[in-house]
Amino acid sequence: MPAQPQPSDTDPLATLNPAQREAVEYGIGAAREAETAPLLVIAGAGSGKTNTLAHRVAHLVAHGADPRRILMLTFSRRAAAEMTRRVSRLLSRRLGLRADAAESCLDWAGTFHAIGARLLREHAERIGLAPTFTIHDREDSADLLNLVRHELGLSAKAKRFPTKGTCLAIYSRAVNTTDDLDVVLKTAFPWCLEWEAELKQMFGAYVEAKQKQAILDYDDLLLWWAQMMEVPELAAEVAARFDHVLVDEYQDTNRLQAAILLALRPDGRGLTVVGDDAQSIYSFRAATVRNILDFPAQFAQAARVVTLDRNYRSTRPILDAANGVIGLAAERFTKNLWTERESTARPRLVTVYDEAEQARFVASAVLERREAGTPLKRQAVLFRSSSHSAALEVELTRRNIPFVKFGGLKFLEAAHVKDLLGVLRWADNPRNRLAGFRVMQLLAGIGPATAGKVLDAMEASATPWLAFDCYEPPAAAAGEWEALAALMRALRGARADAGGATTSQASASVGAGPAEQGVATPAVPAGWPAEVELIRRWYTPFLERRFDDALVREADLLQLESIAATYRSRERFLTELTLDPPEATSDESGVPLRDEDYLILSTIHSAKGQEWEAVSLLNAVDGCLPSDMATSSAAEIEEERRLLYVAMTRAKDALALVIPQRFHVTGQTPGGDRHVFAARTRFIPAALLPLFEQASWPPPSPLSHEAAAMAREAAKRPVIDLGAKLRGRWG
DNA sequence: ATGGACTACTTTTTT
DNA sequence: AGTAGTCCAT
Repeated sequence: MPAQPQPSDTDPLATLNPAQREAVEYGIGAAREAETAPLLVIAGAGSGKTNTLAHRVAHLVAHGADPRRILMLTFSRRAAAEMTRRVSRLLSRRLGLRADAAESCLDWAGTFHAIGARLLREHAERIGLAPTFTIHDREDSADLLNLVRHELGLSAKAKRFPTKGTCLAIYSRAVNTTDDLDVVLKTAFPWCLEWEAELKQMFGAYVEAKQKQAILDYDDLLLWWAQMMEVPELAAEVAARFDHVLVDEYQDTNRLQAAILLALRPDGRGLTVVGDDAQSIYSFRAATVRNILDFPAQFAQAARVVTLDRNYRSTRPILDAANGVIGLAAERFTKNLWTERESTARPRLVTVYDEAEQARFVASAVLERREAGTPLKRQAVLFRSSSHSAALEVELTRRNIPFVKFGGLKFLEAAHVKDLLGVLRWADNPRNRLAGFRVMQLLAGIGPATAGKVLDAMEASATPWLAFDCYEPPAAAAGEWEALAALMRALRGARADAGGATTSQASASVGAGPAEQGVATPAVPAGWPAEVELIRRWYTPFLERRFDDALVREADLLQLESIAATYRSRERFLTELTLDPPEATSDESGVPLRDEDYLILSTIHSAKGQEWEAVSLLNAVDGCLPSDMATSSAAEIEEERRLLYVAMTRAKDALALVIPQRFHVTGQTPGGDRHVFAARTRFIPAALLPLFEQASWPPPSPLSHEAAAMAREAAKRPVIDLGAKLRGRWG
């Protein structure tokens, strides 16, 4: 790796302001070798944070650091990709490397979870972990937890037990805060306190089950990593792999992650963290602002703190409004941002009648702006919760406006996709009970009891697949069972415990589906990625049986197949897919969208770190923002306030907050769906209104003026209570 | 033991 | 709208 900084009349850091330059150069180069304390960069929204971090990495490399020994940890996959892209661009510019070469030597850039998974795989044998461990996503984890619960007999209770999702949330929080269960229950799940003993027992069994089946869930990736770092010998080994550690979005890390970092760089040397306490929005995932606040004092040499408070993104009126909102926060540590981008356009507060109008308004505004020269891609629509965009999605589809949605339900969480992956995972790891359980129950005549029995037999055997083959299925399931058995033989052919079947023509005998194939065919491994097609063909009849919309789902499976083909092996596919799934629901990996223009829809959480020329925020209404599920404690409300701040600071030139007056709530309350009248979010009280331009949509026209007058007249007349009359009939 | 019909209840945000 | 539970016919 050439390490000469280019002799330049063009200073590579010329574009940076003094604070950014300070953050980039700190501790680098002969003149600054004495600066060995860790570095904390407090970087406000739009202050060029990613750019600064990228420059710092490039600067390190330009001064001789080995890029393969630089660890870059980010919070989200998106941020990781963006960081890699920017650094490699800078590297290729400064060092004349080819961009793809630069990118490929930055191989330790990723999310905490992805890096953790990789380190754990590499050190697996040392810590008594099967290197082929499976990674469970949230749904898998919840399902396994549920399975464990039933096995413990915790289902039949007089009072209702928390749902699997809640149980997992409790468990996850306990792991990530490193708090005891009773503390977690008291602080975050008070309504589950009565189940403490049962939960404890269940979590114990869950942990045991995971270990037996060689399964790690998301939290385990951090937990095992942190545990590994507590063993001095292993910690030293891992720490010695890296010369520099840089962490982005530090305000969103939790205690476990902070512990990992400290163990990686105990004296803080070579450690850089970047964050902004005003943008901390992940405390529900046990992130704690304390991490960033306590960072400087954590080390023998107190960290150097550099603050970036010049905003390059937003116009002044947008920034003023955002500052106004965050200015009302109960507690704050960073200064207000400032900018030199003048404009006369204040952010808009647009009142519309209901959510349908909101959708129409946003669609029209988006199109208007495109006419005026802003492509769809540079515009975004943000919302608090994934479901808020439903009406808009319908409207956009109706008007043929292409969009990509981030956040919310993932492709991989759909039942049919899980079914197919279950087969693959089971073939890969016969001890994975959850996968086997799921797959076997697809067959008619096989329910939880039979599936459990088979799995028990497999577990007890040294050669699980042999035990599987020897199983006598109930008569009702015989035909489908044989097809499944043939499929599994074809899939596991290559594995050590398969008994070495090596003759020809595997696939043909399996594709026929349930109730057909009766003959055990000696199978050759189908190979990758052909085996995915094999599974899909086997699965199709079940798909038709299980779902009404089988056609749509079949398309998903075909897509999964083409995604699979982009991975080198089944193993890599399975291990990487959970941590790095296809991002959006209307999915980008399906290439056709790539070059097209499309609008971005995103949850606020997923929008973090991004920016667009024009941003619309849906449902800027109390009950949505703050979400009425997050108003039980002051801390939660404060986090919702920061969420609004994050949303507003995504906008460069134009910002509109939409307020539907009538708002539709689904389900939940007794009486089912209903409409409620909504009020402007409490985070924009009257005192802040001068910072916004208020409008309503559609703009009042003379005609609707008349209509409004009629409505007012109507409202004056007394209400005739027909309901009372009807009730009277029975009273 | 399975699977279908029926009822009661439910919390959002992401790796 | 989706999950978890019960009850019942097969």
